[in-house]
Amino acid sequence: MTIRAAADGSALGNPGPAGWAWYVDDDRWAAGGWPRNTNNVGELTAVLELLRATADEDDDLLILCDSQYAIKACTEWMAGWKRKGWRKADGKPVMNVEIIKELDEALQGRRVTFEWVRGHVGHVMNEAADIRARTAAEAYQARKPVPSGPGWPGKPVTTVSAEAAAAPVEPPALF
Amino acid sequence: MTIRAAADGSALGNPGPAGWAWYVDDDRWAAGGWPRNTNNVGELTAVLELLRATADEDDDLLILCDSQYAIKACTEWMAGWKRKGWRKADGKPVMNVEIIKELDEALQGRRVTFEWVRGHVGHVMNEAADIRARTAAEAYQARKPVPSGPGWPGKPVTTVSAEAAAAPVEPPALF
RNA sequence: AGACACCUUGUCGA
DNA sequence: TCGACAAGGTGTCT
Repeated sequence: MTIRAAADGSALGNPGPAGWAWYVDDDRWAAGGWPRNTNNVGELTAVLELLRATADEDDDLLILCDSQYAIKACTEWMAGWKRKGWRKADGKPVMNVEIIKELDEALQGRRVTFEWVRGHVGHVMNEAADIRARTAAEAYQARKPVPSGPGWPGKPVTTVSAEAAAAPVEPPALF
Repeated sequence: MTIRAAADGSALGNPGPAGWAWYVDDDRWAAGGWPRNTNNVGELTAVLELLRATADEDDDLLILCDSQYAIKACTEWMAGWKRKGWRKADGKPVMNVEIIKELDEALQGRRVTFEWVRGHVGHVMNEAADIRARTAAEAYQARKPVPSGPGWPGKPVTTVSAEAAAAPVEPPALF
């Protein structure tokens, strides 16, 4: 079997309140975010969290993603960056290098395929991830609890989301 | 009086459909291009066409330009290239040497100053030249008539632009 | 190795 | 319509 999952990020104002999400089905998804971050960190983190959530599975993993930046970072550019000391073509340092190194590690030994899906064309799974990432960003913007999702069966939710979920919930207004 | 003018070039895809433009004010500007050329030929040609358009004027000429290549070709490198038989520092032939020789000739006896302006910072005259050069390149890409501009008062428009303007215009579809 | 310019692609938004 | 976040490349010179 192949696990088919969508990953997406969101950043209101970019940079601004930001979110990430991965989605397999309504029973298997996760989301999180930050008070302020970039769209691309959201995109990378969505992929990274998906890889970690499925790290114990034996199945192949197909990642649907609308960010060529995230896809090519993992599939095309990573090798060259490592070889050249995490420098890009113009000699300047690669951005978001910490997350990218974690992605490199998380990809080791995995059978992962990326499929680019164009954004905003009504792709069902991409939209499911998109709305959850945006909802997370909006929750951070409003300083409200973040719907972090069920996660993967038998796996604890991620650190970031767990912290957010553990945050005290605003009590309902009495009357 | 000093004539203050901006010169700029554009090349879609570089090399690709390309344009040049110079701009003094909305009543004095010109543009042209080619189906395929380089960004640097566009930059050089913009300066050359400006020099030719203003060749009969007695005023000083201040050329605003964002290309250090074009500026230094005219002000720093030209003398050494001539002396060494149009060879670069590495001994190889200077590129675009025909245009550069025409620039050398057009600069003889002129009081010309170049001022470098950084691109994309909202400099008004640079942007006016930039948009006209890009519009010319886009016209060549779309095989549509090129807006060649009014030119300099009393001066015929340049050869390239005149040819483009003389090209048969697509007649409106008669339904 | 450096500089300037020209772009190409995708996303995130206002 | 506009900008930010990210990457890739070519055109040219010193």
